[in-house]
Amino acid sequence: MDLFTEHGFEQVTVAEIAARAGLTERTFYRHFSDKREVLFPDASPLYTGLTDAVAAAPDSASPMETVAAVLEATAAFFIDRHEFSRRRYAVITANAELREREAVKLASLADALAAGLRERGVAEPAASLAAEAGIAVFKVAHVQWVTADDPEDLADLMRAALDELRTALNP
Amino acid sequence: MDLFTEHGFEQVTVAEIAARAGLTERTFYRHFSDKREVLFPDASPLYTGLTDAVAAAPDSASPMETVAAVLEATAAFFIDRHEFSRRRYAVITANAELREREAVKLASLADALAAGLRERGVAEPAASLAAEAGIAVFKVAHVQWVTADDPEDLADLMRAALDELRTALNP
DNA sequence: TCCATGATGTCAGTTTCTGACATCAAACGT
DNA sequence: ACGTTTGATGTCAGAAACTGACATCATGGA
Repeated sequence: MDLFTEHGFEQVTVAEIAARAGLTERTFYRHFSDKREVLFPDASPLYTGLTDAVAAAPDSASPMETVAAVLEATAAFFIDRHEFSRRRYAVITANAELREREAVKLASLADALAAGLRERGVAEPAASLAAEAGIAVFKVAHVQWVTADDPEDLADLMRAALDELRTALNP
Repeated sequence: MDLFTEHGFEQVTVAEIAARAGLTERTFYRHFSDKREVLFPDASPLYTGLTDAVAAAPDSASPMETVAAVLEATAAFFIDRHEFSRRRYAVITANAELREREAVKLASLADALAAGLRERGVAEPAASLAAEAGIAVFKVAHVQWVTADDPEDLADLMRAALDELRTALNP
């Protein structure tokens, strides 16, 4: 992260990253599938948290209520990482390859969410749409969270964004 | 496209693509910024179509009504390209790098849409949320369109998806 | 007819990423 | 305690993606 903040992502070679970590380039590739991936630390806790939250929602919950519950759980995941998220966001937005990677990560999060909803009996395309809407809310709130001078509560931002989306679609 | 359908995207080298086109590898890179880009032909008409549609919406139109109008215009853009879209979709979904590229393209479409809405006086985060919702609808409808055995009308699929999203958010 | 311009070719080099094999240390069974 | 197994790391060679610098060539205008 230090190397990237100082020189920018493209200017840093994998050999340099490895050297800074006291490792070999080859070893770097044993830990990360490619150079970009080093900025997307293991997301499996996020996925399991998401999947659990979908499953934990009461049977009576509508698709969007389920999504709202998932967003709450997701916000908790980020609570201790505000400073890290800020730096990471700065590096990522400054580089096209990284924005690409970020976009797929969010897309596969949406896929996982849609799969969870289908598991609950939500039919397509309702499941995908609810999931995409949820991720849209997440994206917007997350940007606000990392760019705001005064760090607000991520969960609050998500709730507000979800409300805003609701009224936009049914004025 | 022939090369990709037969051998898969990864197995085809840029040298092979260039040779098939009767060109040099270096010349390939003068036409496309990278190997993936060859599957994302010049999207500027799509962007200008989108921007025009946003601007053309009546002042009285709400953000989501504007988005709906944009989706109609976008559908028209794809009307003659069903077969091409099918092949392209098959190649892209089969490869991670290409799914990445597809994801950013859609994200930047969302950005353009949000910018257009802001131009109309829609505030943030409403503009981004409406734009993301619109792109979500597009994604879902587009998948249905290219995977359905019997090619339905893309505009119809989008309208249906938008309705579905509406009811999901306000049951 | 000459020349300016834009597109293409040639070539060398950097960087990312991968496969194959070697090495080393900690953990394990006896 | 000792040989072995296993997992992590190192070494090396090489393919493929990309880039910069310069040469060539065709086309159209002065």
